[in-house]
Amino acid sequence: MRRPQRGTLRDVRRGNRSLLLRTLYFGHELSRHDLSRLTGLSPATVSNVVGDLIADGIVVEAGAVDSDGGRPRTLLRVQESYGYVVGVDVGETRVRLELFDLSMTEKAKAEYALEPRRHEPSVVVDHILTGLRSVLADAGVDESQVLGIGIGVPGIVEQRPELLIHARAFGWNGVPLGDRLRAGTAIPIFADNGAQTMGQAELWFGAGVGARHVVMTLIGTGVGASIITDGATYRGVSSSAGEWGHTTIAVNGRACRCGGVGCLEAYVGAEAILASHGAGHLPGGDEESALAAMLTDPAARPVLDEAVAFLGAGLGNLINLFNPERIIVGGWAGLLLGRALLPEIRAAAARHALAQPMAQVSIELGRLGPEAVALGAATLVVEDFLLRSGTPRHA
Amino acid sequence: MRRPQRGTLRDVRRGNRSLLLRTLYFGHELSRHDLSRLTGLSPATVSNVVGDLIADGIVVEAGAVDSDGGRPRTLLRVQESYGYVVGVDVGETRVRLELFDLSMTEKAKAEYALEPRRHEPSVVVDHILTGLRSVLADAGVDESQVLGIGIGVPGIVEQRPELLIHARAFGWNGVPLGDRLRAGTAIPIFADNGAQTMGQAELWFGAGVGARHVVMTLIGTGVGASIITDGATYRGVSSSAGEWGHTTIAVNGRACRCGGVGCLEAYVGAEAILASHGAGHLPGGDEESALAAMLTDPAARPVLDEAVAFLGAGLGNLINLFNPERIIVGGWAGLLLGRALLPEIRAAAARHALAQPMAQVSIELGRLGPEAVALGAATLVVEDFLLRSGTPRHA
DNA sequence: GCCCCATAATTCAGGTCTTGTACCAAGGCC
DNA sequence: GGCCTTGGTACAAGACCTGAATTATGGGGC
Repeated sequence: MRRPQRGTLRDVRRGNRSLLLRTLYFGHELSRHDLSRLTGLSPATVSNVVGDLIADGIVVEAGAVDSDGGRPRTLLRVQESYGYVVGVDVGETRVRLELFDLSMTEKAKAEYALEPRRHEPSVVVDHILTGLRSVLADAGVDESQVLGIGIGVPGIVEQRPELLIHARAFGWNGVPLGDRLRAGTAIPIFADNGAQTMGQAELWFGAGVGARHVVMTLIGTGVGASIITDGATYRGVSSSAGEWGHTTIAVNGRACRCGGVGCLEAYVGAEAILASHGAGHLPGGDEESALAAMLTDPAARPVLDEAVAFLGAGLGNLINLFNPERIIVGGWAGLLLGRALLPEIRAAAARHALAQPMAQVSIELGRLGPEAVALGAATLVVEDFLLRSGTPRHA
Repeated sequence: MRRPQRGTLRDVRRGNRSLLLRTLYFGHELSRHDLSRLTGLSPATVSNVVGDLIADGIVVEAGAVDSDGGRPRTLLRVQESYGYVVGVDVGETRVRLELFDLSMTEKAKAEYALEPRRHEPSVVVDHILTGLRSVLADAGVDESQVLGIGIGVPGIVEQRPELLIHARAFGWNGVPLGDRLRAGTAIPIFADNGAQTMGQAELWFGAGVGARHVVMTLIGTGVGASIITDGATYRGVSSSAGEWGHTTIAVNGRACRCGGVGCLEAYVGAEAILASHGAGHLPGGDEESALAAMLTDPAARPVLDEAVAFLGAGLGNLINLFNPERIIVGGWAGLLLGRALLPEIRAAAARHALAQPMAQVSIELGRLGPEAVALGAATLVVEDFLLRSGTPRHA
C-alpha cells in the first residue's frame, strides 16, 4: 500500500512549484532548460512557474553561460537573501544559535552556557529568545524575514498534535516548547532530536549527499542513530526511532546507564570506553582529550579493539536490518575512532553483516562536526520552505 | 526531503482514480458520499470518476441502504470477478499456487512437492506454469483475466533493473525468474521474499490491519522480519532489509548456521531451540511436533526461558530502532511459542526496550498461518492493480 | 394522499492548470 | 549578412476539479 497521493487540482501548481524550487535549491545554478530536463516538466511550465518565483522574489537570474553556438542560457538561482533561518542547538552544557541565509551561509551566532542542573524550560526559552534578538541585530535582519526557527534538543520530540519535548537529561517531560516560544515571537517553530538534525545536516551537506538510504550513527558520550529511508528521516510512530545505543548487543552483558544490560552504548559510548580503560567519570571537554590520548596509547589497544569489535557488531545489525547504501560514522567520539580505525571498523562490520547487504553499503566518516546540530536544525525550516515554496503557512 | 511529487496534469485523474479505488477496496462497501468524505474529493469528482470505474466494469453498485429520512445511498463495491490474481509460494519442500479473485477469495489451488536437492530453476518454473494452467482450468478462468502472478521465494529478490532471485537454499544466484516465466505466459510477474509477502498478508488481512508502522517477525526454522514503514514494505537499497535473524545479540556467542557468531537465529530459531534441548537435526514436519512437545515438557522449561529471554532482547532492539506501533509474532515457531508464552515474551521485550517506545507498541500474535505466503504474494498483484487502477501496464 | 424536508447523487458553468506548437531571442560560423 | 543552433516565451487547446444549482428518492406530518 503506497502513499495515498493527494487528489486536488491546483495543488498541482504548488507541487510543481515546490519541485522546481527544490531542484533549483540543490542544483545551485541551473537554466530553465536544465530544470525542464531534470523535472520532466515542459519548458512552458517551467517558464511559467519560474516567472512566478522571480516575481515573488524567491528566485533571481544569475548571469548567462555560452553554449557552443546558440543562445546563451540564463542561469537561475535561489535568492539567498529572500529569507533567513535560525538553527538552535540545545545541548547539555550550552544553547547555541546560528542565523543563516537560504544558502546556509552563517550570518551571526550566539552562545549561552547552561549551568549544571539549571535546565528548566524557562531558562532555555529565555536563552533562545535573547539569542534570537541578538543574532537578528548582529546581522541586521528583521524578524519578519525569518522563515522559521529550527531547534535540536537532546531528547524525544513529539511532533504530533503539538510540539512536545521529552528530555530526561533536562528533567523535561512533555514540555510544549513551541507554545512557550510563541509567547515571545511569532516566527514558526520546528524541532527535532539533535541527533536527527545532525543526521539531516550530513544528508544535505555532508557525507550523505546523493544517498537515499542512509544510517547516520552518532557516537559521543552516548550512542544514537538517525535513519534515512527513501531520502527522508524515519521517525517511527512516536518520533523515537533510531535508539541504536540501547539495542542489546550482549544478552547478560555489561550494565548500561539506561538501567538495562548489554546495550551497545555500554561498549562503544565514549564514557564506556574510558571507563573500561580505567578512567573515571570526566567532565565533557576532558572526555574528548582523554579519548584522543587513548588512541595513541599502546596500552589502550585492547580496550579499543574491544570497542571496535562491538561497534562492528552494532553496524552489522544496522546493515542487516536496514540494508542501507551508506552508513556514516559521526559524533565526536565516532569521528575520533573513525579517523584512527576506520579500516578496522569496516572489517568488524563485515564480520557481522551478511555478505549481500554488506556488499551494497559503504561505511564512511561524517564530514561535519558537532556544530552541525544547529545547521541541521535550520534545515528543518528550509525543508518546510521548499515544501511550501514560499506560500504562507496556513493557506 | 520528502517525496518528489509528480508534476503532471492528467495524472491527477489517475491518482484520484487510484485513491478512490483503493479506498473502496479496503472499505469493502461504501457510497459515493462516503468516498467523498474519506478521500476529501468533491462529490462531483467522485461521481465522475466512479462513473468511469463502473463503465470499465471495475466497480459495481451493490444495493442501497436507507438513511433516516433521505435518499438511500447506493453502495459501491469492487467487482471481485473483474480480474484474478495468482499467488505462488515457492517453499523449500514444495511449490503452492492459489488463484484468487479480487476479494481474495480462493478459487483454486495446486501444489507440487520439490524433491530434496532438486531445486533447479527449470523445475520450479515448470511447476509454476503447470500449476497456472491447472488452477485456471479448475476455476474456469481465462489467462487474459489474470492481472498478474505474485511469487514468494525463499531468498533475496532484486527488483531493480529486472527481477533476479538469489536463494542460497536453492543454489540460485541471480536467476531471472521473470524472464524464465515470460517464456511460458504473458501474465505480468511480481516477486518478493516469502517473509515479506507473508508480512504483507498480515498487514492487509491479519494482525496488521490499520497500522502504519509495523514489524512483522517470522520465526520458523530460521528467523526473519518484514518491516512496514508508513504503510509500505521497506526493502532497503537492494531488497534485503529485515534480516533480523542474523543480527548479533550476543557478541562472542553461539555459532550460527550462517557462519557468524551470536546471531539471534542461533538462539530463537526453532532449529536452535531444539538443538539446545538435545534434539538433533530433524526433518521439517517433525520439528513442529517436537517444538510443540517441548512446550508441555517441564524439563524443557529452562531452554524455553532462555529462548524467550533472547527473543525479548531481539524484539526490544526492533522497538528501539523502529519505534513501531505494532509488532507481530509470526512464523510457525513464533505462533507456537507465542500461543504458550506471549505474556512472558512481552515482559522480556519490556526488559530490553526503552520505556517510551515500549509504551507505544503492542506485541501481538500473527493471525495467518504459513499458507499466507501465497496470499501475500497475490497481494503484490493487487497492490499494483490498485496503483494503476485498471490502466494497462505500459501506458 | 399531499406536501415538505432531508439526504444522495448528478449536471453544468467557471476557473485553473499543463502542454504542444509556433514564435521570438541571441549568439556562432561561413 | 544569412543560416544554424540553442534557449526561452506566447497562445490556443484540452483536461481536470470544484461549487452551486438541480434532480432523485424516500420519510414523516397533517
